[in-house]
Amino acid sequence: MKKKSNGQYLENSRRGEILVAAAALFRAKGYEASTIRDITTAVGIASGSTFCHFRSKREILDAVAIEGMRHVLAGAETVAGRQLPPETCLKVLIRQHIGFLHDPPSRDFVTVLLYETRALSAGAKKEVMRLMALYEDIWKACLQGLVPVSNGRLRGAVSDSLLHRLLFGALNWSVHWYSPDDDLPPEVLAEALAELVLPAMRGSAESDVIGRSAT
Amino acid sequence: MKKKSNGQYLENSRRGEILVAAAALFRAKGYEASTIRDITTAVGIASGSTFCHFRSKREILDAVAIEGMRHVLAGAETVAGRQLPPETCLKVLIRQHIGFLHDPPSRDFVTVLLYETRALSAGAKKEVMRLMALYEDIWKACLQGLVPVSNGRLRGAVSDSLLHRLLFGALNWSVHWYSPDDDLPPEVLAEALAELVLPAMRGSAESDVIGRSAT
DNA sequence: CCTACCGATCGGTAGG
DNA sequence: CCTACCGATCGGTAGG
Repeated sequence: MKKKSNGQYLENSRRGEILVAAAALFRAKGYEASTIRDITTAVGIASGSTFCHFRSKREILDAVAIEGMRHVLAGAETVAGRQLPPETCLKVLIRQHIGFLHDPPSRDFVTVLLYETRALSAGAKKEVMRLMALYEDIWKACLQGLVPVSNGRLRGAVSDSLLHRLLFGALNWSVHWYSPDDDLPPEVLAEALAELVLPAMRGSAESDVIGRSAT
Repeated sequence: MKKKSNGQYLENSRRGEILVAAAALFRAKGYEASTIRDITTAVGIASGSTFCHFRSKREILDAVAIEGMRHVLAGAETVAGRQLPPETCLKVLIRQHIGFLHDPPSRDFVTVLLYETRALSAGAKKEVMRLMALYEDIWKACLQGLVPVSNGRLRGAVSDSLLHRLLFGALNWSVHWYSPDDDLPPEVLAEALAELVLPAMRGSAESDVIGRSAT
């Protein structure tokens, strides 16, 4: 409950206010191009006051990314707990992911965590990757449910792992073009993406499995 | 001919050497985090010498992005000129795009142009967008050919414009996970992506068209 | 194309 | 949490 309503409980603390302002700036201008002074001006405090709450600028980025990823994972775990039929599950996960990417305040946190991973500290990167792997597991479980017989193999050529990556890319790229206000509604975008994927897995899995890298 | 062999003719001039080194650094560390001194150290000249060839750091980024986008467009125009049947055309475009993203030296230029658009000057951004629209036109022509009757509408719900965006995202996101050396071969990745898309458009277009934003 | 250098701005600190 | 400040580094320039 605390983790889900990200923006609200964050804004109750000064630390949270800084995170919210930083996430918005990092999303708009990028981490490197955003300065401590940008952030503190947005919050309304002196620049030096930042370091009562964070040891460095990087630590703010780390917190934004981890907080964002926790929010995403919590949402997906809720969906997984509902035990939906696979097709519905996929549509709901897609719809939810679009919301994470485009609805404030999560979009600031999620866009930053997706596009500023490079700048994270080693520790934070590891933690974000760990949470992201759990998120991916939920998607893969759902995708595997679409073709029950498939143990990791989907229609013809595409493994569930590869399919997840392609879907993830199609979704995450939408931050570069999609605007919920004057574009098609999120539900419709989600539906379109599901319609693209589902027909591809209704055939029988005849050929060899492609895309399962030896791990 | 001059434009196609990007890396080679670029490296014949000092200006070209700077562009190649800058593209590699911008890709690895990001534009903001890369310094003039990083670039000139890589080239082997003094930092001030940069400004014999470029008026500013931003102008280097502009040149990298425009050069990269010209290369991409030239490649796609060659494919379009071959008048391939639609399915083959799609597969070739996908395969070629993967090459742009992952084969040196174009990958440095292309990754930068995709992920540092924000930092471009207004003029360069406009030019890159213009070229990108031409690139998109080639894809859309190919996609429309897949369902000849479809005038802009594909299977069920997805417009060719939306489908292009989703495909583009699935491809471009691969820079975050794909490694041509120890992952599946590029041909196989291209094949998998084509197999994902093609089944979705073999059905008849029965329902309304979704994703055609009013322009 | 180099040497020598500058003004601005950055992340971060000391002391209260 | 603020004031006052610092050392480092940045993009860029002057003069040759």
